[in-house]
Amino acid sequence: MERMNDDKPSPDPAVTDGRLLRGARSRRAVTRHAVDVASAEGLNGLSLGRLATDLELSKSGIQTLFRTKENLHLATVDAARDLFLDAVVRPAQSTAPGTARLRALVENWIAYAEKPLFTGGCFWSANLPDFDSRPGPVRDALAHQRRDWLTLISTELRNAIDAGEIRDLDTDLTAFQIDAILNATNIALRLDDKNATTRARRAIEAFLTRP
Amino acid sequence: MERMNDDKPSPDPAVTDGRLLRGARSRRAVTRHAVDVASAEGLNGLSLGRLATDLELSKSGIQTLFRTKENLHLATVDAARDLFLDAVVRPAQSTAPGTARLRALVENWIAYAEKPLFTGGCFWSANLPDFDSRPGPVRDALAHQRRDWLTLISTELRNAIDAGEIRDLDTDLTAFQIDAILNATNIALRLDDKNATTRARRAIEAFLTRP
DNA sequence: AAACAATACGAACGATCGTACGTAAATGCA
DNA sequence: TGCATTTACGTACGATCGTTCGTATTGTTT
Repeated sequence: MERMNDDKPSPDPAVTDGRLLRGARSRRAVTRHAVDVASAEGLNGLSLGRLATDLELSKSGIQTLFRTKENLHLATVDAARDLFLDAVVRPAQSTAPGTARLRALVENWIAYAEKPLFTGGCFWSANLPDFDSRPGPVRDALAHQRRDWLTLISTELRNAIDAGEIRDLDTDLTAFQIDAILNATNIALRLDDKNATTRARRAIEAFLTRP
Repeated sequence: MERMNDDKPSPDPAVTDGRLLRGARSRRAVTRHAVDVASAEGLNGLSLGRLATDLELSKSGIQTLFRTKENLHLATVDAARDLFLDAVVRPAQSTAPGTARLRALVENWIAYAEKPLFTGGCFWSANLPDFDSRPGPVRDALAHQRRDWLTLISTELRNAIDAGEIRDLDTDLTAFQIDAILNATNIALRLDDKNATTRARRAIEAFLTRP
């Protein structure tokens, strides 16, 4: 049986239009490299010319794709979030809620900062300190992503409490502390601190085991 | 009675030579402002021209004082440490070792990040993420200062343990956690998080009270 | 007194930045 | 088949960057 309103084929132009597809592909290639650069040298270390020479494109070609530098920043921030979700968050969603999922998140995060997914380590540890004093849409986007991350941890902590896996603690406060430990671990890793990961595991594990 | 070897009047030229005194004064004025700029926009946000217009000096005049940009960075890093020691560490040295001094350090630090002493908040929270992936003397200096700060906290924790004020905990691990909380609090303050300071106090106080 | 040292300025350099504009090629739509 | 849209490139503009050089001023030393 056909759909009732088949007068609405409405094929999404973003999926069918070859021009838009090509543009999206190009943008993805640029932002993927931009995330690497920004994780190491900050979003301000990005420049159209720098990206152009790195990717062997023309400076004005890149400018056509993003029009302005702030748009490039925002696109890079979005790309970082997507990659982070793929590498850290989504793989953990297959585990059980509560401490199991929290441990998966932490392990994925440590791997994400240690391997690292981005050449300069954690994208937010590198760029939030840069933009937290700089009002504008970039700061807003980074702050929003941070908020989402903290909420994610807080929610899993609540799941763990409800399941009786851990003691009844302040989920927001603990999420804040776990995030603080992870960020500090990222810096320690960048400074070649050998004990960084084991220290992070020990500190966080203290929250995930009953007293 | 006179000193044995009074053939060594050796007046320090840096104290008596008017030219060097003038230079030191000028350098201090520049670095004081440079710390403010760097705390808000990072050391890379510094530029000779920017500092010159801000302080109504000539660009080449500033360059005469520091010769190279890296020297300016290093001088700024040194100035930040001096101001931090005066504002946070030294006032706490008059309190008793152990938890009392730790609480004084934390309170001074919170005030330092909240008021703030530097317009952009904590200098190291802003610049360590920028330079941790960038080998060179600036990174080394920042890393060394971070190490000193962690050692300071760790030492006071040991004093508190020896005095029986707190339980026997891993001082390095706890110092790492306290520092992590403070850095995260600095970001939260920059993002206008109202609960930042009380949350920091609660989290840290958990380490300073017996279980 | 003359010789030297340190600070300060002005001018100029090559380089890179973000952006604007014109043009060409490819693609979709009428 | 025309016409609009999107991507891509080349060029050029004004601004700012770090650095070099020459010069004047002030202070110290001999």
